[in-house]
Amino acid sequence: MVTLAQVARHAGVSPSTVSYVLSGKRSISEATRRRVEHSIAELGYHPHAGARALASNRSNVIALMIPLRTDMFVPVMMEIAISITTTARRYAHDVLLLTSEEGPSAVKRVAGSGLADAIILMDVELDDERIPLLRQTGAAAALIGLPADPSGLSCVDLDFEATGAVAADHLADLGHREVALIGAAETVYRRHTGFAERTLAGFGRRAAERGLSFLHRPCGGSHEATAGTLSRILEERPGTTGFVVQNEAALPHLLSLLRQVGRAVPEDASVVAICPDDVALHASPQLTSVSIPAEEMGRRAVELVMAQASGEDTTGLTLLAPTLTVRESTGPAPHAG
Amino acid sequence: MVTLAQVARHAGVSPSTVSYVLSGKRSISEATRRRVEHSIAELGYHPHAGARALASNRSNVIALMIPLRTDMFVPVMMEIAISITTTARRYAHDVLLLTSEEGPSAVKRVAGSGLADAIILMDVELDDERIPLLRQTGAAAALIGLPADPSGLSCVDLDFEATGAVAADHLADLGHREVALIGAAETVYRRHTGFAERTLAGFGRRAAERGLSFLHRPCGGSHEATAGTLSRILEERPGTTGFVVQNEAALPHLLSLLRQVGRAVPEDASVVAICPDDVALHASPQLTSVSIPAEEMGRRAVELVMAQASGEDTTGLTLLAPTLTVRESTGPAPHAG
DNA sequence: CTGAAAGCGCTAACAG
DNA sequence: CTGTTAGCGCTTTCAG
Repeated sequence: MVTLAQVARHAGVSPSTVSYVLSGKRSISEATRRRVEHSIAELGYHPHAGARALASNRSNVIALMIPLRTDMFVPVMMEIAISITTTARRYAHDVLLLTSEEGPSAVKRVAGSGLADAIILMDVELDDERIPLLRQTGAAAALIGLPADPSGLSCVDLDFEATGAVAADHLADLGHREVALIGAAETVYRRHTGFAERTLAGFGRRAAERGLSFLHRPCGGSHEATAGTLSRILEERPGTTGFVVQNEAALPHLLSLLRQVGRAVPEDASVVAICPDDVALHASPQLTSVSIPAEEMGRRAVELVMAQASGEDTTGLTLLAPTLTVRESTGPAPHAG
Repeated sequence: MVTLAQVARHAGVSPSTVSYVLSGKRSISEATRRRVEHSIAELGYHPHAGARALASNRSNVIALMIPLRTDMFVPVMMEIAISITTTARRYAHDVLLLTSEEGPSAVKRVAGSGLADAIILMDVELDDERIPLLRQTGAAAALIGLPADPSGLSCVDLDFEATGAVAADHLADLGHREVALIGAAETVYRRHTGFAERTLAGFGRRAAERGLSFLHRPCGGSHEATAGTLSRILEERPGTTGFVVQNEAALPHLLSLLRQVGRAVPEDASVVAICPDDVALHASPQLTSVSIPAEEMGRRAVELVMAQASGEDTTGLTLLAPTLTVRESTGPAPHAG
């Protein structure tokens, strides 16, 4: 193992000088810096992470807690995790992966052992067990998702109200007058509160502003549930031509059901999905959708904890603006027959 | 921060005694141990990871390098990563997540900085850039997947030869006489060598042993490519009733194409997929498949590096036995018309 | 069975 | 602009 002391000897300077060349915490003459950097390269020196953490009281590690239960769409989780890792590297940090299998106590372990300087929680639940521990340890932290009580916490999430509004706008712009929001399953409403309700609120308000008449129906993920939901909507409002769907599982069923009942997409009915781009692209027809900005969520979370490290107060919600991508599943409203 | 010294004072023993209670490296009287453990609990002590790493020269961390390019099926990658993390915890280790974005030099950085005691590489390529560095640093390591030259390395992978054989056996048992292997795309054959060829070898040998006549065709993932492949197979061998498919992307297309040409699955044609269970379960009909044993791959990889840590030589291939799950896509061969 | 004490490699005052 | 040095908290000889 090459040590800093060896580098110092090789370069003919003191250990502290090498340390300062590395950290940039004081000015070094050009000549000295070059000599040191040369020695570092020649010896293949890498600072010992543990020693550094011990002396500086900072580990340069961010802990990332992912849920075991994998009901968030897995590729999205993965994309967030990758985004967090690559962003962390830009701040010279590494990422420690924790699963919730260890339980909420992992928060205490990581905070208490100096393993990580900050914690990012993914897939935060309404009433997340980890949050009290987080508050108690006072660790730097960012949450992806919104808990019931986000006071004093730094949270990142998609702006679901704006998402609902954007979807309503798109359908209104295309001339649709009667629209329906096919929502998440009941179970999702219970656990993950907030996101479904927020979408509905934004959708409802904008639909009203644009003079649309609209319906909202929660929906299970199975074929049967989707069929039931759709037929009830069409019975109640046969003139419905625009659908907003916030339910990945129901999406393929809905598409085949619409075809089955003779409503071609997008000629007779338009569908706006709220889902990851993957899903939208793999459906047929490809879906006009508001995507989940996974990359940005991960990046923002890292930026939040890094800002905290430099003393900033980042408390509050970071709500990301939705972007709607027009694909093949939406088109002008059919002329009233 | 609670330190070991504070625990020692609180318990009325020396620091070394506390250390030995923690490590179990020498015998401690029952009374002392109890006092120390009580103090630890009461003070909420957690050993400082960096200090421990510095003093012991072991970080208790395993580095996991995942590919950025995400052509392995993402949920499988995720499942492996989770399996690695939970298994690591059983050995009191944590997992550091590295993406290949940093490049192969991440191997050097991690090995050189004492950040991790061992490295697990996922989605290893035939001629992986990281492998020379791994050999050079001599770090403890395990690979998931097989490189071209695995000599001196510890590798874990599904036994694809046995996989091919199992698939052939299943079709033979059901009375099929003419079968076809629809393989991966050409590009996959190039990069990921080994796995496709190994499947083919196993399939071909067993098919021959069982007296089946068989065909092998690589296949792109698009609808068009799949259609072309299928029609050429049926032209050349109209009597083909059994298909083995090692190509996730082609799977849905193949199923709808078979329906289209009037071959009902499983009445007229049987399909065995080689794919993650997810994919098999979401197809309709649900697919008889040989699954990718993600959980076991992750677990084995951790076990390999932990064994290396205790001085064992684990060099060699760990090939996991395939398991075939019968679902709805295979059935008895139709009687010859 | 238990203590005392010497570092592990680095950072950050404190000096100059 | 550079050097000296006292720890950071833990492990592990060496003594007893």
